[in-house]
Amino acid sequence: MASARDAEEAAADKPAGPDKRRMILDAAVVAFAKRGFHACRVSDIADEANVAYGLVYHYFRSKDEVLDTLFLERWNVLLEVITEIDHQTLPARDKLYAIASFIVDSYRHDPDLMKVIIVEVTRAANSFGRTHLTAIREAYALIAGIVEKAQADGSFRDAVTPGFAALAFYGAIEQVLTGWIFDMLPRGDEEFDQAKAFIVETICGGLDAAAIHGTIGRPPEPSDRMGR
Amino acid sequence: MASARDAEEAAADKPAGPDKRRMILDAAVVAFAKRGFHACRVSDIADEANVAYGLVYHYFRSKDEVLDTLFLERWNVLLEVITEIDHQTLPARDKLYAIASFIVDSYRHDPDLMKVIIVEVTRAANSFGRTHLTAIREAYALIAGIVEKAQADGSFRDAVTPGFAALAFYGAIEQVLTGWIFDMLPRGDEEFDQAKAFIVETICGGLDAAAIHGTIGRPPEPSDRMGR
Amino acid sequence: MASARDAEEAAADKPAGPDKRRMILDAAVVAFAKRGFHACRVSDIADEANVAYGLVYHYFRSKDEVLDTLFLERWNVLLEVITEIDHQTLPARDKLYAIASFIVDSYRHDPDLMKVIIVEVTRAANSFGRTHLTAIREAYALIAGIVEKAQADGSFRDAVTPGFAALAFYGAIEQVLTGWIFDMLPRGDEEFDQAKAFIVETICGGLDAAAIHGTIGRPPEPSDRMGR
Amino acid sequence: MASARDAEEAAADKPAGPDKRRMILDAAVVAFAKRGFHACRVSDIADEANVAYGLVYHYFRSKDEVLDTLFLERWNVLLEVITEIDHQTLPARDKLYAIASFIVDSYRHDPDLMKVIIVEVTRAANSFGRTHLTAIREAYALIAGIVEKAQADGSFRDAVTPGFAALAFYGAIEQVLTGWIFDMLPRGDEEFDQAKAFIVETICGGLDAAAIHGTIGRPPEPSDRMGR
DNA sequence: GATGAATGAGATTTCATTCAT
DNA sequence: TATGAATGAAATCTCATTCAT
Repeated sequence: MASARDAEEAAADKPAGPDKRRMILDAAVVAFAKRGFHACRVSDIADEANVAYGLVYHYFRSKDEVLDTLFLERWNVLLEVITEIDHQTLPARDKLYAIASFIVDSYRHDPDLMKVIIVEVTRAANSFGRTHLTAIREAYALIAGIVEKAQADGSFRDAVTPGFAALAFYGAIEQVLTGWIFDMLPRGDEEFDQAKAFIVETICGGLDAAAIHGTIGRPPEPSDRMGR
Repeated sequence: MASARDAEEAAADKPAGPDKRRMILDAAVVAFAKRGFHACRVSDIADEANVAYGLVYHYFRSKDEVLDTLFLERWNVLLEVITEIDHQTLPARDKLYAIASFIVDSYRHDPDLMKVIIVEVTRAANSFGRTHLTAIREAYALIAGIVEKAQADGSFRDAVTPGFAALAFYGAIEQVLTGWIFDMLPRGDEEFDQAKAFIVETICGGLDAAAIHGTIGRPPEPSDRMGR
Repeated sequence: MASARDAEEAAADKPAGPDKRRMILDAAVVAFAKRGFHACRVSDIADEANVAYGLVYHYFRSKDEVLDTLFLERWNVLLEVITEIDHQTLPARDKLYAIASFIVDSYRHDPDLMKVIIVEVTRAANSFGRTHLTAIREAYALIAGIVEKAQADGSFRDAVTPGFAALAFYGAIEQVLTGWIFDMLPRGDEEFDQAKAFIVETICGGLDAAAIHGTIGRPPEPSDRMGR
Repeated sequence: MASARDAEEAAADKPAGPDKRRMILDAAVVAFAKRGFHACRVSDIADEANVAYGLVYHYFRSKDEVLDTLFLERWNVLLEVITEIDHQTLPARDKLYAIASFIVDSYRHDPDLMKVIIVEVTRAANSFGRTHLTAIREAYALIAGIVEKAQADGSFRDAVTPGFAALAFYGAIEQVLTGWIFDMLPRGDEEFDQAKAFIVETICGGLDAAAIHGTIGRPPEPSDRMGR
C-alpha cells in the first residue's frame, strides 16, 4: 500500500533521505520488468538504482532474495486487501469485483511491478513460484472462502466447488493482465474499468443466455488429445 | 494426435527403426518436465534419450529449437482440433466443453508434455512464449470466434466481448492445469472429468444464482492498490 | 612412479597423443608451484596447459579436485614405496634411510610437484590437508610400524613411542624440504645426499655424544610461555 | 609473555579501560583459529571482538597486518626466550628441553594462538610465512647456535651440521604441535610433558640402540621417486 | 575514536555451442 | 549419422578496503 513506506520510516525515525535499500528494490522492479528476471544481471539492478554493484549484496543475500522480497512485500498487501474486502458486508459479487478492481488498479498504478509479480513469480511456478506456492494458494483460499459463503447463503449456485470458482476467477484476471503485459489487449482507463466488469460478469453472470441453469451436458468425446 | 507420427514416417518412407530425432524430442519432454527448461542442460536431454551429446545439435540448431519444435508440433494439433470442433454443428457450450475436454485429456494422456507446453511456453510469455505469442493468440481467436457466433445467434449473451470470454475460458483451463501440475489440485479420472464440466459450467453458467442477469454493479473503490 | 603413465596408456590402448587431462594436471603443478594454490586462478592452469578455460572443468569438477587428484596420485605412490621398503629385510635404520632417500629424490626429480604436495597439502592441514589427513596419517603409521618392529627386535631403543619417532622423522624431512623450497637451504646433488644421511643420523644416532643413553633430565621451568 | 601488556600500558600511561586494539587482536586469534586466516572475514574479527567493522581498519592497515602483528608480537617473545635460555649455563640438551618446553607450554596456555602462528604463518611459508621467513630463520639460527657450541665443547657429536640439527629439532616440535592441532595426537598435561621429553630424547638420544655411533650406511637405492 | 554503509575488482563455475574425427 | 572433447563468454557472489558521518 501507498503508506507502507512512510510508516516504516516513521517507526525507524529516519529522515526521508535516500533509502538505498528501497532504491534497489524499486530499481529491481524496473530492471526485472525490462529484461525478465533471468536475463537481468545484478549489475543491471545496480545500474538502474545508481548504486554500486556490491550494495545489492549488502542488502540482499542474493538476486533471488530481491525478487522474493519484492513479491512478498506486495503479495501480502493483496492478501490483506482480500481479507479486508471479505470482512465488509457486501454481496459476494461485489467482493469479487472489489478484488478484481484492486488487482487491475494495481496494474494501472505500477505496470512494471505487476508484470514482475505475475510473469516472474505467479506464472513461473516452476522456478520462483514454487517458493511462493503457499502464499499464492492463500489468495485462492481467501477467494474460495468468499464463494463458499455465498453458496451457503444461497446467493451463489453450488454448481461448482468454491475452489474451482476461485481458480477460474483468478485465472481470468491473470490472463487479462497477461494480455496487457504482452500487448495482446489494448490498455487504457476505459479498458481497465471495462475489464473489471467483464471479469466479474463472465465468472458470475456466465456466458449462457439461458436464464435457467440446466444440468451439465456431456457432448460426444472430441477427437483424441494433444499428446503423441 | 496419435496418428501424426505414422503420417510423418510414411511420408519419409523410412523404416520404423529408432528415429533418433523423435527420441530426442521425447526425451526433451521428460527432461524439461523434470528440471524445467532453464535448469535442463542439453546433456540432460541427450542422457535421457541415450544418444550422444552432439547429436542433439545434429537435429536441432539449438536448445531453444527443441522446445520450439516440441511446442509447435503440439500446439498446431490444438489449433486444428479447435477448428474441427468449431466446424461441427454443436451448441457453443458443447464446443467449449469439447475444447476443455481435449486439453484436459491431453494432460491426462501425457502430463509431462502438457507441463512443458503450459509451464515453459504458454505461461512463460516473457521468455519463450514471446516467440509463440502469435500461435497462442490464434487459439484465443478461434475460441473468441465460437463465442462471437453464439452471441450472434443469441445462444450466448453479449455482456462481455468475445475476446474477453475467450481469455477467461482459456485462463480457467490453464489455471486448472497449473493446479494439477504443481500438486495444488487432486488428480484422477474423476477429477479430470469433473474439471471439464466445472470449467464450462463456471464460464457459461456463471456463479450467480439469480436467473435474470442484471447490470453490472460498481461497488465503492476498495483500499488503494498493490503498488507503492 | 615413472612408469605409471605408460601403464595407463597401454591399458587403455590409446595412442600416445596429447593427453589433455594429463597436460592439465602437469600444468597445474607448475602453476600451483609458481603462485600457490590460492593465488593461482583456473585460467593460469589453462594457460599453462595451453588449453581452453572450460576444459579444466571438463576433466575436473573444481579447482580443488585438481589438487586432490595431484596429491593422491603421488601420495599413494609414497605409501606404496614405504610399504615395499618395509617388506624388505633391512635394518630399520636402512629402511628409514630408504624412505628419506625416496622423498628427497622425489624433490630432486620434480621440485615443483613436491612443493605443491608439501606446501599446499601436507603443511596446509587447515585447508586442504584436512581432506587428506587420513592419507597423511597412513604414512605416519607405516613409519611408526617400522620403528615399532625395530624396538621389538631390540635394534631401536624404546625411549620414545613409535608414533613420536615417526612424527619426528617425518617432521625433519618436511622441514628440510621446506628449507629447500623457500631457499633457506642450499640445493644440489651433494646437499640432497647429505640431507638423507643427516636426517637419519639425527633421528637414529641422536645428537648426544654420550654413548650411554641416560634418563631424561628435567631442567627448571623456563620463563613462562608465548601466550599472553 | 604475561607482562608484555602491562608494560605497554604503563608506557602509554593509559587507564586500564577496554583496549580496543587489544580486543581486536585477541579476537583475531580466536577468529583465525576457528576458520583459518583465508576463510576468516574481517567482519568475523569485528564480530568476535564486539567492535564495529571499520574499527579494525582504524587500528590496522589491513587484514594481513593483523596477522603480522599477532605473529611478530609472539614470535619475538620466542626469540627472546631462546636467547635467554641460551645465555644460561646449562647443558645443550637442557637448553633444547627448555625451548621445547616453552613452546609446548605456550600451546597448552593458548592453543588458538599457537594454532594461528603455526598453521597460518610458520607452516604457510608460501603465503604468509614468506614475509616472516627472516624471523623464522632467526629461531633456527639461535637453535643452531646452541648446537654449534655444544659440538665445539664436545657435548654434542658433530655428525650433522648445526643447521640440520636445528631444522630437525624444530621440525619435530612443529609436527607434534600440528598433531595436537588437528586431533591426530591426544592432548593433556601428561601428554604435553611427555612430548617435551620425547622430542629431546629423539633428537638428542637418537633411536638407535647401538651405543657406538657408526658411520652412515648407504642402503641400495629404493624404487624410484614420487614424481612422474 | 567509532560506526557501518558503500565500493568494485576478481574468481569460480556453468553450459550452450562448435568442431574434428 | 554419430560422438564427445574442446571452447570461452557470461554471471553470480565474496569480501577487503574506503569513506562519510
